[in-house]
Parts: sequence; C-alpha cells; structure tokens
Amino acid sequence: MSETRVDDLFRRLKAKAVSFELRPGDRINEGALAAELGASRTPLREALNRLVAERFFEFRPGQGFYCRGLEAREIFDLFELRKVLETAAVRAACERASDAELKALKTRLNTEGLETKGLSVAEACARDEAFHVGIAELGGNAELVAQLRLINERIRFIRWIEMAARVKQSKKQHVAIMEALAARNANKAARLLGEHIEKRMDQILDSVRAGIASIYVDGGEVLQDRVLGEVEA
Amino acid sequence: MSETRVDDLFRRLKAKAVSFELRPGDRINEGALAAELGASRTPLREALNRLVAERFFEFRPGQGFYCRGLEAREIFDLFELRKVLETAAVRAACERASDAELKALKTRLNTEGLETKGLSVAEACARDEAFHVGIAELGGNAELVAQLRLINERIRFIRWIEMAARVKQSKKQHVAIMEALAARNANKAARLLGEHIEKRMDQILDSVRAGIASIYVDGGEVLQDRVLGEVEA
DNA sequence: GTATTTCTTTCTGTATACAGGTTTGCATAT
DNA sequence: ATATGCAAACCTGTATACAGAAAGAAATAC
Repeated sequence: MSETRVDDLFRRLKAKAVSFELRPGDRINEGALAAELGASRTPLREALNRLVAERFFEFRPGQGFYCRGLEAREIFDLFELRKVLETAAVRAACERASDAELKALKTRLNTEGLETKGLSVAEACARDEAFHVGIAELGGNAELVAQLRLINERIRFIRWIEMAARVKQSKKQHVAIMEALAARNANKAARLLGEHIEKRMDQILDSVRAGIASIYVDGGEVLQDRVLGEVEA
Repeated sequence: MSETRVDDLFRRLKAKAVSFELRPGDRINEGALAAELGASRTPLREALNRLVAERFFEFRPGQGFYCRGLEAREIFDLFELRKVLETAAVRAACERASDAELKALKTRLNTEGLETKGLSVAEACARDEAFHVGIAELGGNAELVAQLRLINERIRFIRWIEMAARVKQSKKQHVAIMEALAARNANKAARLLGEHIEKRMDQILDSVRAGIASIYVDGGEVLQDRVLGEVEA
C-alpha cells in the first residue's frame, strides 16, 4: 500500500485548514465530512487526531473536532518563534554549510526565487518559504527544519494576505541575506534575516483582520489563486 | 465527558514511549496492546495517530505503528534546538517578565528546585525541567513553551540517564542563571543558560549508548525510579 | 543445505453498528 | 417577550466485523 487513506485525508484536511476553507471555530460534522471526502468516519477521525497534535484542529470531548481559530496573539508568537529558529539556523549555516551548498542555494534563489510576476499568491509564497527553509536546511538541524515547516503551514494564510496586499520588497532583502550568508558573516546574516521576518504587532493584527474578512467574504479560497501583477518590485 | 478514552490512552502510551517501556523500533500489535490497555483498537489507533504527529511513534503503511527510535543525531538536534529556544526565551524574559514573576520563580527555585537528595530520578528531572520551563514561560511566547515541552518529553530519557549517571553540578548553574535573570542581564543569562544546556556530541552519544543498554537490560523502567543519594552536590 | 514458492495465519485498514451524550427546537410558564 | 423544561433528532465515542495485505511456515526444487 503506497499511500493509505488516512494520509490522503490528512493532506486534504490540512490543506483545508491552512487555507481556512474550514472556517475558524467551525465544528466538524464527521459524518458529513467523511461523505464529502469519500471515506468513512474511522480514517477521518484518525487523520483529525494527527491534525489536532499539529494544532490545525482542536478536540473537545463529547463535542468532537473544531477547526483552529485565527488569533492575533498566536500568529504573533509563531512569527516570533520563526524568527528565533531562522536566525539560529542561518548562524549555523554560516558555520556548517559547504561552499557547494551555498552556491546551490544562491543559484536557486536567482533562477526561481526572484521573479514573482504572473505567479499566483500561493506559488509566490511557496517560493518565499522555499528560500527560507533552504537556509534553515543548511543549518543542519533536521528537528529545527521540521518545526519551521510546521510553523510555516500555520502562518501561511497570513503570508498570503501580506503577499497579496503589500508590494513586496523582500527580493532585495533575500539577495542581501544570501550575500551575507555566502560571505559567512553570521551576525549580519542573522540581523538581516531577523529584521526581514520581524513584523510589528499591529501589522500582524491588520493581517489577521484582513484574513478574517477574506475568509468570511471570499470564502478564503480566492486569495491564494490571485495572480501577482507587474507592479511588484 | 470529562476525559475521553483516547486522551487516557494518549497519556499512557506517551508515558510508555517516553520511558522506552516500548522499545525503539518495536512494532505495535494493535490487538494485543488494546487488550492490555483495556480498550478496543479504534481509540487506540486514534491515540497512536496523535503520537505519530508528536514523533513518539512512526507509522508505516501496511505495517502499522512502530515505537520511535533512539538516534544520537536526533537527540543532538533536539538538545541544540532546546538551547536555541531557551536562550531566546530567557532574553525575552529579561525584557518582559514582571518583578513579581521573577521573584516567584526565584522562590520556587529555592524551595523545590535545589534539594534532590532522596528524590527519584524522575522527580529530580521533573524539577529541573520545571525550572527551565518556568523561565521560558516568563518569555511570554506560548508557542515556544509548547514546543519546548514537547522537546523535553522527547529527550527526557536522556536526561534521566545523565541525572542518574553523573553527579549533578547544575544547581549552582541554576542559581547563577536565576541571578542574571533577576538582574535582567539578557546577555549573561542567555550565555549561562546556553552553556548549561550545551552538551558535547560525544557526551550525548555516551548517554544514548547508556540508554540503549539500560533499555535492553533493565527494561528501562527501573532507571526513572532510582533514588538519588547524598553524594550529589 | 539453501533457495524459492506456496499456503496458512495473523494483523492491518476500513466500514458499520449501536449506545449514550449533546444539541436543538418546541411548548409552556412567568 | 424572555426564560425554562421537555422531547426528538442528531452526533459523537467505541466496539466489532470483515476484507485484503503482509508475515511466517512448510514444502518442494535445486
């Protein structure tokens, strides 16, 4: 058996939760959802239990499963945590990465990391994430990378918001980070990366508010498919 | 319903996995384990699925669930990650914690954090963890704390080993860290805490080796119940 | 004696059934 | 009109049943 039904449900449910296609606080009707996804309740509940552990759903005894909320505080903490992990990883990368690895990352950034024109929000965001995860991987700590990946999934919706709303200046910052990393200047790389991630609380608050609006107006699925225009520098 | 059977199984299975009462690589026989725990396979599998997400078990399609391994590399990465999180948290605590919170932590350290004589390994280790988590909580990032707690569970066995094997000098270090924290000296607190956590790779390797021995000799359950003697300074 | 194949047994993967609790809607009373 | 109590519908929590795959054993061929 190459992929089990639980794994399939797990992925599909996570996608729904990441994009808030299931809205914050929504109670899950197991029977209905199982029917919709073409499975029975047993594997559905197994997948949901995994997702509870990953914080995409919560479980209330006697009441079943609920979609995660969208709390500004939680998002803020996750961004801060992301900054902690990524700055530590880039320092480690400055020490540990091989020249070949650094060169490969730089090449990847140049070939697929800088041009967002014509991409969907989801694709552009995926490339942004890929660069950041790419740095983290050079730090050589697999647990840190796994943790970062999980955090990225939980804040992805907010990054979609910011990507769609704001003109992006992150490309230049990415280049600058890459340069500091290539020069193995740990302090500079960590400082640049930290500043790059750092968002002011009210900005996250804005994004959360915009997120809630987008969820309840569009249904949320539209956002990720919006195509980025020429304007973005 | 106050506690569901899945939650109960979840806790009990996690305890077994933390202490390696289920040995690394052991295949789980669902029927047998369910009978042993007085439940049926359905809630057992739900609990196991949560624990897969928390990395205490792994799942191989068509073969079922396996107890996690005990890999030196993974332990090393987790210790490094713990250092990253805790040093970041103590810096945040220096900035954000209230005087009252700092005082309360210091009191707790003095009343229950320093005297290990007569305690079991598990109890002494729990107090050590409590102090570290207490610092992290003052940093004010709930996600970081949750992550740290999970890491602590995954490396608890190694800390038992080290607690049981080595004379502990950590008390003095705890006091010094607490002093730097109370003085809100972020750099010093972070440096001391980082050094306190840092283990050399070969030391972890030793502990992992000792752990594997202990698992297959004692069955592993004995270790945590050993009582600490007078010797430990 | 070793390797290979087949057969048997066992266990997993999932559906379904059923009991008990929870929610919801309605009716009644204040 | 709002609150309270009752009843019906629904949904969750868990056990069990069954099909199909994997592991193991036995037998045969080399």
